[in-house]
Amino acid sequence: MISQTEENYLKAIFKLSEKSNQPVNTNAIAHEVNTAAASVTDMAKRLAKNGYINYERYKGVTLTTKGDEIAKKLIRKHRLWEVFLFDKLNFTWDEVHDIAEQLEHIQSEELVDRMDKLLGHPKFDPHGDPIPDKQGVFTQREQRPISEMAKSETGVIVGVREHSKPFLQYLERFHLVLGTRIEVLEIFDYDGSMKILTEEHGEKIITQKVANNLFVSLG
Amino acid sequence: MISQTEENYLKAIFKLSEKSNQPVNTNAIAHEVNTAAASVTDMAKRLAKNGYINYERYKGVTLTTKGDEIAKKLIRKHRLWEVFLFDKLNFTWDEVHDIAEQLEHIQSEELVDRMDKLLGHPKFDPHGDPIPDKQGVFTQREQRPISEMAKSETGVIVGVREHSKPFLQYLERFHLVLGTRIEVLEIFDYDGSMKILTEEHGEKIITQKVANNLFVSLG
DNA sequence: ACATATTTTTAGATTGGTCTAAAAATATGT
DNA sequence: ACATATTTTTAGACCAATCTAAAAATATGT
Ligand SMILES: [Mn+2]
Ligand SMILES: [Mn+2]
Ligand SMILES: [Mn+2]
Ligand SMILES: [Mn+2]
Repeated sequence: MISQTEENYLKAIFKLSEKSNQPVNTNAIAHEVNTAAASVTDMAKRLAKNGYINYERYKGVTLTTKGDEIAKKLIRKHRLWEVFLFDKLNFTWDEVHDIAEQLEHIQSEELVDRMDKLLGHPKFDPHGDPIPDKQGVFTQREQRPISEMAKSETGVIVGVREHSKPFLQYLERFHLVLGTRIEVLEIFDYDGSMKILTEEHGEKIITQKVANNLFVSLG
Repeated sequence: MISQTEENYLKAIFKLSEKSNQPVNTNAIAHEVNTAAASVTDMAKRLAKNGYINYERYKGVTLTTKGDEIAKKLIRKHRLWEVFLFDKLNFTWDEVHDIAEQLEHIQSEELVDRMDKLLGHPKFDPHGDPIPDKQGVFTQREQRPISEMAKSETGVIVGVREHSKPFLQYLERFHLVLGTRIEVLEIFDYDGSMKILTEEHGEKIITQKVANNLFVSLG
Protein backbone atom coordinates (compact mmCIF):
# COMPACT_ATOMS: atom_id res chain seq x y z
CA MET A 1 0.00 0.00 0.00
CA ILE A 2 1.29 3.41 -0.96
CA SER A 3 1.80 5.85 1.92
CA GLN A 4 0.36 9.33 2.22
CA THR A 5 3.84 10.76 1.98
CA GLU A 6 4.52 8.95 -1.26
CA GLU A 7 1.18 10.13 -2.59
CA ASN A 8 2.06 13.72 -1.77
CA TYR A 9 5.31 13.43 -3.68
CA LEU A 10 3.53 12.02 -6.73
CA LYS A 11 1.02 14.84 -6.63
CA ALA A 12 3.81 17.40 -6.38
CA ILE A 13 5.65 15.85 -9.33
CA PHE A 14 2.45 15.82 -11.36
CA LYS A 15 1.81 19.46 -10.60
CA LEU A 16 5.34 20.48 -11.54
CA SER A 17 5.23 18.38 -14.72
CA GLU A 18 2.13 20.20 -15.92
CA LYS A 19 3.84 23.47 -16.74
CA SER A 20 7.33 22.41 -17.76
CA ASN A 21 7.08 19.20 -19.84
CA GLN A 22 10.68 18.69 -18.75
CA PRO A 23 11.78 16.15 -16.10
CA VAL A 24 11.11 17.64 -12.69
CA ASN A 25 14.21 18.54 -10.71
CA THR A 26 14.97 17.79 -7.11
CA ASN A 27 14.91 21.32 -5.77
CA ALA A 28 11.50 22.02 -7.27
CA ILE A 29 10.03 18.96 -5.56
CA ALA A 30 11.76 19.85 -2.30
CA HIS A 31 10.16 23.27 -2.43
CA GLU A 32 6.75 21.87 -3.33
CA VAL A 33 6.60 19.25 -0.57
CA ASN A 34 8.44 21.44 1.90
CA THR A 35 11.42 19.19 2.66
CA ALA A 36 15.20 19.17 2.23
CA ALA A 37 16.55 18.27 -1.18
CA ALA A 38 18.32 15.28 0.35
CA SER A 39 14.97 13.86 1.44
CA VAL A 40 13.69 14.18 -2.10
CA THR A 41 16.61 12.18 -3.42
CA ASP A 42 15.88 9.42 -0.91
CA MET A 43 12.21 9.40 -1.81
CA ALA A 44 12.98 9.48 -5.54
CA LYS A 45 14.92 6.24 -5.18
CA ARG A 46 12.06 4.63 -3.31
CA LEU A 47 9.38 5.82 -5.75
CA ALA A 48 11.50 4.61 -8.67
CA LYS A 49 12.05 1.24 -7.02
CA ASN A 50 8.30 0.83 -6.66
CA GLY A 51 7.61 1.83 -10.25
CA TYR A 52 5.92 5.18 -9.67
CA ILE A 53 8.54 7.37 -11.33
CA ASN A 54 11.51 7.23 -13.69
CA TYR A 55 14.57 8.52 -11.95
CA GLU A 56 18.14 8.97 -13.12
CA ARG A 57 20.73 10.61 -10.91
CA TYR A 58 21.15 14.31 -11.65
CA LYS A 59 18.56 14.11 -14.45
CA GLY A 60 15.31 14.76 -12.62
CA VAL A 61 12.19 12.56 -12.50
CA THR A 62 9.09 11.84 -14.56
CA LEU A 63 5.96 9.95 -13.60
CA THR A 64 5.36 6.45 -14.93
CA THR A 65 1.87 5.56 -16.13
CA LYS A 66 1.24 4.04 -12.72
CA GLY A 67 2.44 7.19 -10.92
CA ASP A 68 0.46 9.42 -13.23
CA GLU A 69 -2.74 7.50 -12.56
CA ILE A 70 -2.30 7.78 -8.83
CA ALA A 71 -1.62 11.51 -9.05
CA LYS A 72 -4.77 12.05 -11.12
CA LYS A 73 -6.85 10.03 -8.70
CA LEU A 74 -5.55 12.16 -5.85
CA ILE A 75 -6.47 15.33 -7.69
CA ARG A 76 -9.89 13.91 -8.49
CA LYS A 77 -10.48 13.05 -4.85
CA HIS A 78 -9.11 16.36 -3.62
CA ARG A 79 -11.34 18.43 -5.86
CA LEU A 80 -14.45 16.32 -5.31
CA TRP A 81 -14.00 16.69 -1.56
CA GLU A 82 -13.62 20.44 -2.05
CA VAL A 83 -16.93 20.51 -3.88
CA PHE A 84 -18.53 18.52 -1.08
CA LEU A 85 -17.20 20.87 1.58
CA PHE A 86 -18.27 23.89 -0.41
CA ASP A 87 -21.66 22.72 -1.67
CA LYS A 88 -22.89 20.51 1.16
CA LEU A 89 -21.18 21.92 4.22
CA ASN A 90 -21.00 25.60 3.23
CA PHE A 91 -17.30 26.03 3.79
CA THR A 92 -15.84 29.03 1.94
CA TRP A 93 -13.46 28.59 -0.96
CA ASP A 94 -10.50 29.62 1.15
CA GLU A 95 -11.28 26.94 3.77
CA VAL A 96 -11.80 23.85 1.65
CA HIS A 97 -8.25 23.16 0.50
CA ASP A 98 -6.66 22.31 3.85
CA ILE A 99 -9.34 19.79 4.77
CA ALA A 100 -9.28 18.29 1.27
CA GLU A 101 -5.53 17.78 1.67
CA GLN A 102 -6.38 15.24 4.33
CA LEU A 103 -9.46 13.74 2.71
CA GLU A 104 -7.73 13.08 -0.62
CA HIS A 105 -5.82 10.21 1.00
CA ILE A 106 -8.90 8.18 1.95
CA GLN A 107 -8.69 4.89 0.08
CA SER A 108 -12.00 3.72 -1.36
CA GLU A 109 -12.90 3.66 -5.03
CA GLU A 110 -16.52 3.14 -4.15
CA LEU A 111 -16.53 6.18 -1.89
CA VAL A 112 -15.17 8.40 -4.65
CA ASP A 113 -17.75 7.15 -7.12
CA ARG A 114 -20.61 7.75 -4.74
CA MET A 115 -19.38 11.19 -3.74
CA ASP A 116 -19.12 12.04 -7.42
CA LYS A 117 -22.72 10.95 -7.90
CA LEU A 118 -23.98 12.73 -4.77
CA LEU A 119 -22.41 15.95 -6.03
CA GLY A 120 -23.89 15.57 -9.52
CA HIS A 121 -20.64 14.68 -11.33
CA PRO A 122 -19.14 18.15 -11.08
CA LYS A 123 -16.57 19.11 -13.73
CA PHE A 124 -14.93 21.92 -11.76
CA ASP A 125 -14.06 22.53 -8.13
CA PRO A 126 -14.81 25.67 -6.05
CA HIS A 127 -11.70 27.37 -7.46
CA GLY A 128 -12.64 26.59 -11.04
CA ASP A 129 -10.06 23.83 -11.40
CA PRO A 130 -11.14 20.88 -13.55
CA ILE A 131 -12.00 17.59 -11.86
CA PRO A 132 -10.65 14.61 -13.81
CA ASP A 133 -13.21 11.90 -14.50
CA LYS A 134 -12.80 8.26 -13.45
CA GLN A 135 -10.53 7.75 -16.47
CA GLY A 136 -8.34 10.69 -15.51
CA VAL A 137 -9.55 12.98 -18.28
CA PHE A 138 -9.68 16.70 -17.47
CA THR A 139 -12.37 18.89 -19.03
CA GLN A 140 -10.75 21.54 -21.20
CA ARG A 141 -12.12 25.05 -21.19
CA GLU A 142 -11.43 28.27 -23.05
CA GLN A 143 -10.21 30.69 -20.45
CA ARG A 144 -7.79 33.57 -20.10
CA PRO A 145 -6.74 35.96 -17.37
CA ILE A 146 -8.65 39.24 -17.16
CA SER A 147 -5.34 40.95 -17.84
CA GLU A 148 -5.49 39.64 -21.41
CA MET A 149 -8.96 40.98 -22.10
CA ALA A 150 -9.41 43.95 -24.44
CA LYS A 151 -11.42 47.03 -23.68
CA SER A 152 -15.22 46.49 -23.80
CA GLU A 153 -14.89 42.71 -23.87
CA THR A 154 -17.16 40.78 -21.51
CA GLY A 155 -16.75 37.47 -19.74
CA VAL A 156 -17.59 35.37 -16.71
CA ILE A 157 -15.16 34.64 -13.91
CA VAL A 158 -14.49 30.89 -13.99
CA GLY A 159 -11.33 30.33 -12.01
CA VAL A 160 -8.30 31.56 -10.11
CA ARG A 161 -4.63 31.15 -10.94
CA GLU A 162 -3.42 31.85 -7.42
CA HIS A 163 -4.97 29.76 -4.64
CA SER A 164 -3.67 31.53 -1.54
CA LYS A 165 -6.07 32.21 1.32
CA PRO A 166 -5.41 35.98 1.29
CA PHE A 167 -6.19 36.22 -2.42
CA LEU A 168 -9.36 34.14 -2.12
CA GLN A 169 -10.54 36.17 0.86
CA TYR A 170 -9.74 39.38 -1.00
CA LEU A 171 -11.86 38.26 -3.96
CA GLU A 172 -14.73 37.26 -1.72
CA ARG A 173 -14.57 40.64 -0.03
CA PHE A 174 -14.93 42.43 -3.36
CA HIS A 175 -17.52 40.05 -4.75
CA LEU A 176 -15.26 38.77 -7.50
CA VAL A 177 -16.40 35.18 -7.18
CA LEU A 178 -16.96 32.41 -9.72
CA GLY A 179 -19.91 33.12 -11.99
CA THR A 180 -19.60 36.88 -11.86
CA ARG A 181 -20.08 38.52 -15.25
CA ILE A 182 -17.76 41.41 -15.96
CA GLU A 183 -17.04 43.94 -18.71
CA VAL A 184 -13.71 45.69 -19.22
CA LEU A 185 -14.34 49.44 -19.22
CA GLU A 186 -10.82 50.79 -19.24
CA ILE A 187 -7.22 49.66 -19.16
CA PHE A 188 -4.56 51.82 -17.55
CA ASP A 189 -1.28 51.16 -19.29
CA TYR A 190 0.58 53.05 -16.61
CA ASP A 191 0.32 50.25 -14.02
CA GLY A 192 -1.75 47.61 -15.78
CA SER A 193 -4.75 48.19 -13.55
CA MET A 194 -8.23 47.95 -15.06
CA LYS A 195 -11.67 49.37 -14.53
CA ILE A 196 -14.33 46.70 -14.82
CA LEU A 197 -18.08 46.62 -14.55
CA THR A 198 -19.87 43.87 -12.63
CA GLU A 199 -23.57 43.21 -12.96
CA GLU A 200 -24.39 43.11 -9.27
CA HIS A 201 -21.77 45.31 -7.68
CA GLY A 202 -21.03 48.10 -10.13
CA GLU A 203 -17.67 49.42 -11.27
CA LYS A 204 -14.38 48.39 -9.72
CA ILE A 205 -10.72 49.11 -10.22
CA ILE A 206 -8.56 45.99 -10.02
CA THR A 207 -4.78 45.84 -9.96
CA GLN A 208 -2.76 44.03 -12.60
CA LYS A 209 -1.92 41.36 -10.07
CA VAL A 210 -5.59 40.61 -9.52
CA ALA A 211 -6.35 40.81 -13.23
CA ASN A 212 -3.58 38.36 -13.91
CA ASN A 213 -4.78 35.82 -11.36
CA LEU A 214 -8.45 35.73 -12.31
CA PHE A 215 -9.59 33.63 -15.26
CA VAL A 216 -12.62 34.47 -17.36
CA SER A 217 -14.49 32.64 -20.03
CA LEU A 218 -15.22 35.14 -22.80
CA GLY A 219 -18.60 35.94 -24.24
CA MET B 1 0.34 16.61 16.50
CA ILE B 2 -0.83 13.15 17.52
CA SER B 3 -0.33 10.42 14.92
CA GLN B 4 -2.99 8.10 13.56
CA THR B 5 -1.21 5.19 15.17
CA GLU B 6 -1.30 6.85 18.57
CA GLU B 7 -4.98 7.64 18.05
CA ASN B 8 -5.70 4.01 17.27
CA TYR B 9 -4.03 2.92 20.48
CA LEU B 10 -6.06 5.40 22.51
CA LYS B 11 -9.26 4.18 20.91
CA ALA B 12 -8.32 0.59 21.65
CA ILE B 13 -7.55 1.41 25.28
CA PHE B 14 -10.85 3.26 25.60
CA LYS B 15 -12.76 0.33 24.17
CA LEU B 16 -11.06 -2.14 26.50
CA SER B 17 -11.57 0.15 29.50
CA GLU B 18 -15.31 0.24 28.91
CA LYS B 19 -16.02 -3.30 30.01
CA SER B 20 -13.39 -3.96 32.65
CA ASN B 21 -12.97 -0.78 34.74
CA GLN B 22 -9.54 -2.25 35.51
CA PRO B 23 -6.27 -0.96 34.00
CA VAL B 24 -5.93 -2.37 30.51
CA ASN B 25 -3.16 -4.91 30.09
CA THR B 26 -0.58 -5.10 27.37
CA ASN B 27 -1.73 -8.30 25.72
CA ALA B 28 -5.30 -7.05 25.38
CA ILE B 29 -4.10 -3.92 23.60
CA ALA B 30 -1.76 -5.95 21.42
CA HIS B 31 -4.69 -8.09 20.34
CA GLU B 32 -6.95 -5.11 19.76
CA VAL B 33 -4.51 -3.14 17.59
CA ASN B 34 -3.08 -6.26 15.99
CA THR B 35 0.57 -5.87 16.99
CA ALA B 36 3.20 -7.64 19.08
CA ALA B 37 3.09 -7.08 22.83
CA ALA B 38 6.57 -5.57 22.67
CA SER B 39 5.29 -2.85 20.38
CA VAL B 40 2.54 -2.03 22.84
CA THR B 41 5.09 -1.56 25.61
CA ASP B 42 7.04 0.86 23.42
CA MET B 43 3.92 2.78 22.52
CA ALA B 44 2.74 2.82 26.14
CA LYS B 45 5.93 4.62 27.12
CA ARG B 46 5.46 7.17 24.37
CA LEU B 47 1.77 7.78 25.13
CA ALA B 48 2.59 8.17 28.82
CA LYS B 49 5.42 10.57 28.05
CA ASN B 50 3.00 12.71 26.04
CA GLY B 51 0.35 12.67 28.75
CA TYR B 52 -2.28 10.52 27.06
CA ILE B 53 -2.17 7.58 29.45
CA ASN B 54 -1.00 6.57 32.90
CA TYR B 55 1.45 3.73 32.62
CA GLU B 56 3.33 1.76 35.24
CA ARG B 57 5.47 -1.21 34.26
CA TYR B 58 3.64 -4.51 34.65
CA LYS B 59 0.53 -2.71 35.94
CA GLY B 60 -1.36 -1.91 32.74
CA VAL B 61 -2.55 1.46 31.49
CA THR B 62 -5.44 3.88 31.98
CA LEU B 63 -6.39 6.92 29.93
CA THR B 64 -5.72 10.40 31.26
CA THR B 65 -8.44 13.02 30.83
CA LYS B 66 -6.60 14.18 27.74
CA GLY B 67 -6.42 10.67 26.32
CA ASP B 68 -10.05 9.99 27.15
CA GLU B 69 -11.16 13.12 25.33
CA ILE B 70 -9.26 12.18 22.21
CA ALA B 71 -10.70 8.67 22.25
CA LYS B 72 -14.24 9.99 22.55
CA LYS B 73 -13.69 12.45 19.72
CA LEU B 74 -12.46 9.59 17.55
CA ILE B 75 -15.54 7.56 18.34
CA ARG B 76 -17.74 10.55 17.64
CA LYS B 77 -16.10 11.11 14.28
CA HIS B 78 -16.13 7.42 13.39
CA ARG B 79 -19.83 7.04 14.08
CA LEU B 80 -20.83 10.30 12.44
CA TRP B 81 -18.98 9.27 9.29
CA GLU B 82 -20.74 5.91 9.42
CA VAL B 83 -24.08 7.73 9.49
CA PHE B 84 -23.00 9.85 6.55
CA LEU B 85 -21.93 6.85 4.51
CA PHE B 86 -25.14 5.01 5.37
CA ASP B 87 -27.65 7.85 5.07
CA LYS B 88 -26.17 9.97 2.31
CA LEU B 89 -24.18 7.52 0.21
CA ASN B 90 -26.30 4.40 0.69
CA PHE B 91 -23.53 2.15 1.87
CA THR B 92 -24.76 -0.91 3.76
CA TRP B 93 -24.13 -1.33 7.47
CA ASP B 94 -21.46 -3.94 6.85
CA GLU B 95 -19.53 -1.59 4.54
CA VAL B 96 -19.37 1.60 6.57
CA HIS B 97 -16.94 0.61 9.31
CA ASP B 98 -13.80 0.13 7.21
CA ILE B 99 -14.12 3.50 5.49
CA ALA B 100 -14.95 5.22 8.79
CA GLU B 101 -11.74 3.76 10.23
CA GLN B 102 -9.90 6.02 7.82
CA LEU B 103 -12.20 9.04 8.02
CA GLU B 104 -12.11 9.18 11.83
CA HIS B 105 -8.55 10.52 11.65
CA ILE B 106 -9.40 13.66 9.67
CA GLN B 107 -8.50 16.63 11.84
CA SER B 108 -11.05 19.46 11.72
CA GLU B 109 -13.37 20.42 14.54
CA GLU B 110 -15.40 22.52 12.15
CA LEU B 111 -15.84 19.60 9.77
CA VAL B 112 -17.19 17.39 12.54
CA ASP B 113 -19.64 20.06 13.68
CA ARG B 114 -20.94 20.63 10.18
CA MET B 115 -21.25 16.92 9.43
CA ASP B 116 -23.18 16.56 12.68
CA LYS B 117 -25.53 19.31 11.58
CA LEU B 118 -25.88 18.00 8.02
CA LEU B 119 -26.88 14.61 9.43
CA GLY B 120 -29.39 16.11 11.86
CA HIS B 121 -27.40 15.54 15.06
CA PRO B 122 -27.88 11.77 15.10
CA LYS B 123 -27.66 10.04 18.48
CA PHE B 124 -26.91 6.55 17.14
CA ASP B 125 -24.89 5.12 14.27
CA PRO B 126 -26.04 2.52 11.70
CA HIS B 127 -25.22 -0.28 14.14
CA GLY B 128 -27.18 1.31 16.96
CA ASP B 129 -24.08 2.48 18.83
CA PRO B 130 -24.42 5.82 20.60
CA ILE B 131 -22.66 8.86 19.15
CA PRO B 132 -21.12 11.02 21.88
CA ASP B 133 -22.01 14.71 21.64
CA LYS B 134 -19.43 17.49 21.37
CA GLN B 135 -18.88 17.23 25.14
CA GLY B 136 -18.26 13.50 24.92
CA VAL B 137 -21.56 12.47 26.51
CA PHE B 138 -23.10 9.23 25.26
CA THR B 139 -26.87 8.87 25.11
CA GLN B 140 -27.99 6.09 27.41
CA ARG B 141 -30.72 3.72 26.30
CA GLU B 142 -32.67 0.86 27.83
CA GLN B 143 -31.76 -2.18 25.80
CA ARG B 144 -31.22 -5.89 26.22
CA PRO B 145 -30.38 -8.83 24.01
CA ILE B 146 -33.30 -10.72 22.51
CA SER B 147 -32.02 -13.76 24.42
CA GLU B 148 -33.13 -12.08 27.65
CA MET B 149 -36.67 -11.42 26.49
CA ALA B 150 -39.53 -13.42 27.94
CA LYS B 151 -42.19 -15.19 25.92
CA SER B 152 -44.77 -12.85 24.34
CA GLU B 153 -42.72 -9.75 25.06
CA THR B 154 -42.33 -7.28 22.21
CA GLY B 155 -39.58 -4.88 21.26
CA VAL B 156 -37.78 -3.07 18.50
CA ILE B 157 -34.30 -4.00 17.26
CA VAL B 158 -32.02 -1.09 18.13
CA GLY B 159 -28.48 -2.44 17.93
CA VAL B 160 -25.99 -5.23 17.50
CA ARG B 161 -23.46 -6.56 19.98
CA GLU B 162 -21.29 -8.22 17.34
CA HIS B 163 -20.12 -6.01 14.46
CA SER B 164 -18.60 -8.58 12.11
CA LYS B 165 -19.38 -8.36 8.41
CA PRO B 166 -20.78 -11.92 8.23
CA PHE B 167 -23.18 -11.26 11.10
CA LEU B 168 -24.35 -7.94 9.65
CA GLN B 169 -24.86 -9.50 6.23
CA TYR B 170 -26.71 -12.41 7.80
CA LEU B 171 -29.08 -10.03 9.57
CA GLU B 172 -29.69 -8.05 6.39
CA ARG B 173 -30.45 -11.26 4.55
CA PHE B 174 -33.13 -12.19 7.08
CA HIS B 175 -34.50 -8.66 7.42
CA LEU B 176 -33.46 -8.33 11.03
CA VAL B 177 -32.40 -4.73 10.70
CA LEU B 178 -32.62 -1.75 13.04
CA GLY B 179 -36.19 -0.60 13.58
CA THR B 180 -37.75 -4.02 13.10
CA ARG B 181 -40.48 -4.73 15.64
CA ILE B 182 -40.54 -8.27 16.97
CA GLU B 183 -42.52 -10.42 19.39
CA VAL B 184 -41.16 -13.51 21.14
CA LEU B 185 -43.47 -16.41 20.35
CA GLU B 186 -41.58 -19.30 21.81
CA ILE B 187 -38.33 -20.13 23.57
CA PHE B 188 -36.69 -23.52 23.09
CA ASP B 189 -34.75 -24.32 26.22
CA TYR B 190 -33.07 -27.23 24.48
CA ASP B 191 -30.68 -25.04 22.44
CA GLY B 192 -31.70 -21.52 23.38
CA SER B 193 -33.19 -20.82 19.97
CA MET B 194 -36.32 -18.71 19.73
CA LYS B 195 -39.32 -18.28 17.49
CA ILE B 196 -40.09 -14.65 16.87
CA LEU B 197 -42.69 -12.76 14.89
CA THR B 198 -41.78 -9.78 12.75
CA GLU B 199 -44.32 -7.35 11.40
CA GLU B 200 -43.17 -7.34 7.82
CA HIS B 201 -41.60 -10.74 7.34
CA GLY B 202 -43.56 -13.18 9.43
CA GLU B 203 -42.26 -15.81 11.83
CA LYS B 204 -38.61 -16.74 12.13
CA ILE B 205 -36.50 -19.10 14.16
CA ILE B 206 -33.28 -17.51 15.41
CA THR B 207 -30.38 -19.26 17.11
CA GLN B 208 -29.21 -18.36 20.60
CA LYS B 209 -26.10 -16.79 19.11
CA VAL B 210 -28.19 -14.41 17.04
CA ALA B 211 -30.56 -13.72 19.94
CA ASN B 212 -27.64 -12.88 22.13
CA ASN B 213 -26.08 -10.46 19.65
CA LEU B 214 -29.19 -8.45 18.82
CA PHE B 215 -30.34 -5.69 21.14
CA VAL B 216 -33.96 -4.63 21.47
CA SER B 217 -35.68 -1.80 23.21
CA LEU B 218 -38.72 -3.23 24.98
CA GLY B 219 -42.28 -2.07 24.57
C1' DA C 1 6.13 -22.27 49.20
C1' DC C 2 7.85 -23.27 45.30
C1' DA C 3 7.88 -24.85 40.60
C1' DT C 4 5.69 -23.79 36.42
C1' DA C 5 3.08 -21.04 33.24
C1' DT C 6 1.88 -16.62 31.64
C1' DT C 7 2.59 -11.89 30.91
C1' DT C 8 5.41 -8.11 30.22
C1' DT C 9 9.54 -5.83 29.36
C1' DT C 10 14.11 -5.29 27.37
C1' DA C 11 17.58 -5.86 23.80
C1' DG C 12 18.64 -5.42 19.30
C1' DA C 13 17.32 -4.99 14.55
C1' DT C 14 14.51 -3.04 10.48
C1' DT C 15 11.94 0.30 7.64
C1' DG C 16 10.04 4.84 6.31
C1' DG C 17 10.77 9.44 6.47
C1' DT C 18 13.33 13.09 7.79
C1' DC C 19 17.49 16.18 8.76
C1' DT C 20 22.48 18.59 8.30
C1' DA C 21 26.95 18.76 6.48
C1' DA C 22 30.13 17.39 3.11
C1' DA C 23 31.23 15.60 -1.47
C1' DA C 24 30.32 15.15 -6.28
C1' DA C 25 28.26 16.48 -10.52
C1' DT C 26 26.47 19.92 -13.51
C1' DA C 27 25.71 24.65 -15.14
C1' DT C 28 27.36 29.38 -16.00
C1' DG C 29 30.18 33.45 -17.08
C1' DT C 30 33.89 35.70 -18.81
C1' DA D 1 38.53 26.74 -20.96
C1' DC D 2 38.44 27.15 -16.57
C1' DA D 3 37.06 29.05 -12.22
C1' DT D 4 32.96 29.70 -9.72
C1' DA D 5 28.22 29.00 -8.51
C1' DT D 6 24.43 25.97 -8.22
C1' DT D 7 22.28 21.63 -7.89
C1' DT D 8 22.19 17.06 -6.49
C1' DT D 9 23.73 13.17 -4.14
C1' DT D 10 25.95 10.73 -0.37
C1' DA D 11 27.19 9.97 4.41
C1' DG D 12 25.70 9.66 8.79
C1' DA D 13 22.36 10.55 12.22
C1' DC D 14 17.57 10.67 14.35
C1' DC D 15 12.68 9.43 15.43
C1' DA D 16 8.34 6.68 14.99
C1' DA D 17 6.66 2.29 14.57
C1' DT D 18 7.33 -2.17 14.13
C1' DC D 19 9.35 -7.04 14.75
C1' DT D 20 11.67 -11.49 17.12
C1' DA D 21 14.07 -13.56 20.76
C1' DA D 22 15.56 -13.51 25.35
C1' DA D 23 15.13 -11.95 30.09
C1' DA D 24 12.49 -10.49 33.98
C1' DA D 25 8.40 -10.03 36.62
C1' DT D 26 3.98 -11.68 37.98
C1' DA D 27 0.32 -15.15 38.50
C1' DT D 28 -1.18 -19.91 39.43
C1' DG D 29 -1.58 -24.62 41.16
C1' DT D 30 -0.70 -28.09 44.12
MN1 LIG E 1 -7.11 22.48 -3.18
MN1 LIG F 1 -9.29 23.57 -5.64
MN1 LIG G 1 -17.47 1.11 13.16
MN1 LIG H 1 -20.73 1.57 14.17
